[in-house]
Amino acid sequence: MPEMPEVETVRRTLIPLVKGKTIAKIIIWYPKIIVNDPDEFVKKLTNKKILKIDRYGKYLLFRFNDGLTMVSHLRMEGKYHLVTPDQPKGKHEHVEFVFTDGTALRYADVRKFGRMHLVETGTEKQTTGIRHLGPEPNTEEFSVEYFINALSRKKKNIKNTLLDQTVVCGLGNIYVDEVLWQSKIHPLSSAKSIPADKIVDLYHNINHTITVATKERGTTVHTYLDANGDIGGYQSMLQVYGHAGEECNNCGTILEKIKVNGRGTTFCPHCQVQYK
DNA sequence: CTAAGTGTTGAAAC
DNA sequence: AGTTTCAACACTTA
Repeated sequence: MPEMPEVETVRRTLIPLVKGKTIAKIIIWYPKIIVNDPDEFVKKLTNKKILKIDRYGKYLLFRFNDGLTMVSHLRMEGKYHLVTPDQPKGKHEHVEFVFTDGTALRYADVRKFGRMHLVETGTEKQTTGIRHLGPEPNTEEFSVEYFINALSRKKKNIKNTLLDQTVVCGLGNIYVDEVLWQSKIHPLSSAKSIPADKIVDLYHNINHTITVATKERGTTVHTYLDANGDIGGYQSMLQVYGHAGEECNNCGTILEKIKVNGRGTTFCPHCQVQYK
């Protein structure tokens, strides 16, 4: 589900719902969501106040007083929403943070892949997952020189390379298919064989697509919703993802769908050049 | 009944 | 020894 634009939208919609609130009680219905010992997790966060919410890549960072940070990853289908604690527990709700003001934040996740990890603020970049993340799009660290250099060392295909969060973080299956179509690069192209000028195109398309998709509040194609329960807007702008069997908006050729390293991949066999 | 689905990870394989 | 691949995670929907 959520790739960087969706996670950023969740962050923005979550802030007005929970910022400044103090946790009175935590109920964990499905303990595997919690990376820490659940008892310790509850004990440490009880009576703590949410100061702000940051984000790195697809990770949400809930900042609490007393030097605590809760690292939260939604994986495929994780969602946060505000309730009153008397509302009956939904089938797929796994964790509840009850606040002292009488509201509660619930975490729902049909596939139970999401994780919450409580760490000391400042050490979050050493946690599994965040430790090896590459730069985010639209940052100084993600320079075109860096990107050309990084791709030149990769022996795998470009689709898999862009999904590799250690190269650039924040892209997922939807936006990778979109930026490769925009850049006219075949998903099975060898990353290191793509000419530099095409990598520059790809670089700009990554930055631009993340910017526009974030402005549109993300993409809802399966079940993604923000913290208010609202859908995104970028799905209407998708050119290839979910459009297999339809005509390419650039050349009219029928878009094909294949598997690339286990992930469904839609592309135009005419426009998108395969570099070997 | 089978396959596919927005993501990551640890271990196996290269 | 670093890099790449792949099954596994858990559940719903087509």
